Amino acid sequence: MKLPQTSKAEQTRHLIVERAAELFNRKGFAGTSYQDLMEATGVTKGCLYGHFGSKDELAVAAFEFAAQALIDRVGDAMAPYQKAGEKLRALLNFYRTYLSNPILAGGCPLLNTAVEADDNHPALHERVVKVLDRLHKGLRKIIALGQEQGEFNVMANSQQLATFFVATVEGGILLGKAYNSSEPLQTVLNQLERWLRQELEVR
Amino acid sequence: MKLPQTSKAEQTRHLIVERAAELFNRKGFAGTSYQDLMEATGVTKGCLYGHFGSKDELAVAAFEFAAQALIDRVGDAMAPYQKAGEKLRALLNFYRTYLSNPILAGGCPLLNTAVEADDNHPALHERVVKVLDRLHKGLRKIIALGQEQGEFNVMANSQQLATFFVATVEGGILLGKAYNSSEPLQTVLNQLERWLRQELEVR
DNA sequence: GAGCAAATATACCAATTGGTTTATTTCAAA
DNA sequence: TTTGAAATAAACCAATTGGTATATTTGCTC
Repeated sequence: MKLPQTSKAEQTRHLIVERAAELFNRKGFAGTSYQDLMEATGVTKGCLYGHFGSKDELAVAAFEFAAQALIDRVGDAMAPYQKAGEKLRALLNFYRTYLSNPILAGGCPLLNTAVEADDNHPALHERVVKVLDRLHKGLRKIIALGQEQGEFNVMANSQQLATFFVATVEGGILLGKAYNSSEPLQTVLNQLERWLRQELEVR
Repeated sequence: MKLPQTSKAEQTRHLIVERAAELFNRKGFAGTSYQDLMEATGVTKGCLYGHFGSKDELAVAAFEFAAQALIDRVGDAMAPYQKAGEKLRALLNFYRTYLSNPILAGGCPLLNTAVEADDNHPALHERVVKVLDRLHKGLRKIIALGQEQGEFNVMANSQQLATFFVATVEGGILLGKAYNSSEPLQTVLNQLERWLRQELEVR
């Protein structure tokens, strides 16, 4: 089985992953059937199994795609800025448009997958934790950077602030999704911003 | 069909709801089969359908049971206290033991059900919103009470603080579940408490 | 552009799904 | 204690599930 590095088959595979990511994100792992996947991709079951050995395998690939998309977009949002405070503000602003401009239909893949995976799907769960870690670590590093550069209060606990950030944002997304409104998320982000400002402010 | 108000059949129905609530909470709606339900309840399919006309109907009853259990326990936690500040602290403490002393196996039914329901299950989604509203309203009322009694800063926005509270707590629960540790939730609750203290403090 | 492997489609499978029908048991009122 | 209805169990159903085996088509390499 030679691997033609970038052609028809690869395109098909990519299309499958893309569409599957959206389906799994909307309907969940258990709620998505191969029938759904065939309809969404326009490809037959044989083709799906040709690319991925099982539903689990496909779900993992789909989640990793979604997670990478999230990470990329977060990165893009912060890239233009140098100072830690600016990066943090850019991140908050990224999430301000999260619901109206979603990365993937069905809400936050991290939130959705975490909820379904942690009791049922070890492979997915492991990936979710990895992505959460990556997000958390990224935040910690930005805060640490700000502290090193004298922009942030060195007394602030970057570890705890990063945890609070992630929890707050995911909770806000949950409420936004539940109420089908961007308002709760805005409310949450505004308060989070004030909290960060106060905790990170050099006194 | 006469309704014997409190006997064998009622007991069976209650058992079914109880066990179903746990199952749905752990495995989700789509992930729970009648086979699972039969095994968990020790009751046959005919009996399950005798009490609930469909899986949807059973899932709604199960969620309402879980939600009521949550509301009851939150109420119990705050009941001993009179002052708003004490009630709020009791609520925070209730959530501090949430993961080690869960209301239902599988995490927070509000979080779990919200995530699965909002794209797929209108009946459940509607109930989730109702419970979120109830929680939110309860918080608002406590804050308003504290303000009326001169305990809290009257400038604080009870609506927004309540939203922040719910989002933060649910996000903390999510992280706790993902990391299989109570630490993230503690970290989140500590910061939430400080935020509330500061916002509600009479200046 | 021929040929063949890789990719995709088709057809099939047993198991399980949510749900129904029918039989049997149980319970509670008389 | 009898009895009839309510509750539960058992047997059954078509449809769908995840997955496989096989046929067909496609597209890359020479």
